[in-house]
Amino acid sequence: MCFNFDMSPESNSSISAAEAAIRATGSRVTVARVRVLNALRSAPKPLCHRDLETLLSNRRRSGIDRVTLYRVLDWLVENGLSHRAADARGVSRFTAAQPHIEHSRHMHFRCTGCGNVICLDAPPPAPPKLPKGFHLSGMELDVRGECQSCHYHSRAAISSAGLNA
Amino acid sequence: MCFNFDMSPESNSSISAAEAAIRATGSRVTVARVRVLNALRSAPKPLCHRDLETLLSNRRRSGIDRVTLYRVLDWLVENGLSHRAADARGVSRFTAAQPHIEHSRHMHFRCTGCGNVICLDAPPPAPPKLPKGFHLSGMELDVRGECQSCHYHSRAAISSAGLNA
DNA sequence: GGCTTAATGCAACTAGATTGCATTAACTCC
DNA sequence: GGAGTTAATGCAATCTAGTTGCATTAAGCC
Repeated sequence: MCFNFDMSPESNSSISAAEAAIRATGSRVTVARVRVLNALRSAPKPLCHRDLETLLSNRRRSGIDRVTLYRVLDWLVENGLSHRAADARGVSRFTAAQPHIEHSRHMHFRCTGCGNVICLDAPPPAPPKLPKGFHLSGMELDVRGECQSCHYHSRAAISSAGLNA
Repeated sequence: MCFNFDMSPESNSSISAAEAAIRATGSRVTVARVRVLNALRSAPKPLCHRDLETLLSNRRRSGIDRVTLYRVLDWLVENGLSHRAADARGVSRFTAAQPHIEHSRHMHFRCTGCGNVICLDAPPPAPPKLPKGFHLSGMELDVRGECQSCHYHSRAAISSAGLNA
């Protein structure tokens, strides 16, 4: 289960920007790549595969095949157009690699109640010192807990259960 | 695929220590719980579900059911006898919550080559500042890359491929 | 417009993890 | 020590994320 959010339909301007970015890689510009990259660029938060599947099968448009979506996401990451981060449950979340929405430069908080992912105003921790000969390829910090609303509701549930007991 | 390591058979002294720890929770002391906790306490590194399944089905002893293992691990974590950490691939790794092997007090490095998990001599990063009303429940840092031996081998492979090309 | 082949869509599959339910075995009481 | 209660277990089925193989489609080139 991933989080949901309302999103305006893909706008033409960002579609063409996404198209240009894809064309710049030298690979083929396909409907699937453009739509996925556009969705990532329009999203206010990192999206998981499921989010994108739901998002892109919305409304009258025909959806993108699950496997194609996986492959497009892999391709975007490989070509530097997207970043991938896995949360503690191991689900990959993707963000567009745009300078103005640079999700890799700050941390994310995942609410265990509603599943929402919130951008934190803090840089990721410095990489630790590794033993000699070891090479760092990546680092992911998963910060989780309850957001304001979920914490409020779970506290309310606990106190009402306490009254009934 | 998880890493492998040789481990001596469960010793009687640690079995009874594990048993006491389980009894102290007030819940039932079962063979499965004792064996799993003992395996975690004897392990030099965090173990994944698969490691434990292999480990506990070894030799003449009858194995523990996959589902039971999942439930026992959940129970151990719930009761503070074990810690859970998921790597970037989403596989949960478990460690015994013992003062002398306190894996939650330092970070782990996961080799993407051989899958080994190595304890790093560094404390986990300080928790980030959260927005008002948010509550932190947990934090996991996944540090990955190549260990000395895998880095050596992958470099050797690259350079030999380069010579043949 | 035709050709080439990268990209797609479909079906099948794998691994980690979960759920439902009947059975087993810890623990309690006598 | 034996019977009763019910938590814990074992089994089958299921779910979710992700992958692989292969035939078909369509992007880009001539």
